[in-house]
Amino acid sequence: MPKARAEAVQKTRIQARSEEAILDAALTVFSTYGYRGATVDQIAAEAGMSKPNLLYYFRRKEDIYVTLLERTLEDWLEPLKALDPDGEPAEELTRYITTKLEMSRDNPAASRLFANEILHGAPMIGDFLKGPLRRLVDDKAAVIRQWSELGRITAIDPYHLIFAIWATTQHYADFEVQVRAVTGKKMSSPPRAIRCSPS
Amino acid sequence: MPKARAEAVQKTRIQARSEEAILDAALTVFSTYGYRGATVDQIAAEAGMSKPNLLYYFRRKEDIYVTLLERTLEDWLEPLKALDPDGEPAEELTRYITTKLEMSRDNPAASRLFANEILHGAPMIGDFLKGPLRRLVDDKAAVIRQWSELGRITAIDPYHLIFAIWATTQHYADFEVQVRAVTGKKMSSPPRAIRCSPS
DNA sequence: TCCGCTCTTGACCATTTGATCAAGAATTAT
DNA sequence: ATAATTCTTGATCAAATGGTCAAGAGCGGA
Repeated sequence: MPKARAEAVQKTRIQARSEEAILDAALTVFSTYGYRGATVDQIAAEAGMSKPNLLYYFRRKEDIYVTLLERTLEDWLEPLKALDPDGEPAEELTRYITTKLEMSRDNPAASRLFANEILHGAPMIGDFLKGPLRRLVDDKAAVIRQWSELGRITAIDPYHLIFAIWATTQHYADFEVQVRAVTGKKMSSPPRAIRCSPS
Repeated sequence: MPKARAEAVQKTRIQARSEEAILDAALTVFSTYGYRGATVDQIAAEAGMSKPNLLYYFRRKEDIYVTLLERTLEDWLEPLKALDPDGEPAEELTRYITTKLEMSRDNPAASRLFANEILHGAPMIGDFLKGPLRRLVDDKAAVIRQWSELGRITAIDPYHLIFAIWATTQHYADFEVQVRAVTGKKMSSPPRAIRCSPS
């Protein structure tokens, strides 16, 4: 057993490479089949190693999953964090929406990974949702409400606005097969951001 | 083995009751744990019968799942079918959005069942998406485009409008735990429909 | 070079789980 | 009533799957 994991000492080149390969493979497999549907064998095969070898780096299937989620959670919140209270509302919201849409387009697997986790009741990241995520959303909702009260944007419930943005942007990643089936092809042009006209 | 299944003869009272109980239980279990995550034992327990007894009515786990999906698919499309080309656009769209929202609120389990199926690539209802669903959407998209061209509503891509409606309405069912975690409680008031101002 | 540590894997184990079967209980038709 | 049919379940099976182990291969520092 490598010291690295237990004592957080420096990692071997091989360790770094293997863990990366495993997490890459895990993202592909978990996002496609869900936590329960994915098998360790599948992930190992996708990562190009034997199952015992994979389990040498991550003792349990759950460890891979949790590590994967944690690794991506922070990135996922970055765009919302960047919403600037002192910026121009329309500009800020447009940038947020655009960034989210690009992330869904460029990394649909990550989007589906989260979608699946939440759809199943967020058994692993429930605390994260109720803690850090909630605080962040409360914070940014206050910003949007402020904008509303100052008449800089249409009066709108900030939480529902955020939900609407999440829903629409992630839809193209999470329900890609449906979008593809209905349109007959992969969406080339992302939808224009929903425009909020002054009330 | 009952003749009913093979020969589509009239069903026994017991058959009807049992199948109903199974499908009810299956909706609960499948929508919570997904197809792979749900076990036949769980469904049988939830339906109040033994596993072999359940398998007497549905030979395979997959049969329960498919039957369940088929049973709900039609209902799910009803609101979109009702979109009337000759009606008042704002009224028609509002009614459609409201109905979808109510369905998500009243039957979140069904919403999650579909979400899970599609998230995982629609292995069972792929043909339905590419066939009946696509035709219906094409049809109604044409209606919306017509409204656009006549200047009765803002110029907007009909497909993306439909996707936006699907995404936002289902969001409250599919991602309920997230909504709950962020707002700290169950949403009491559904969001107001997105208003499209004339361009 | 040589020794210790890391890495890798075939074989194996225990549990879960979808599915079967035979035998008995309940129901229905005559 | 009684025979035929339908319904129900305990016991059981085979496959899949998460996880272990021991033994060997590979690598790096002295």
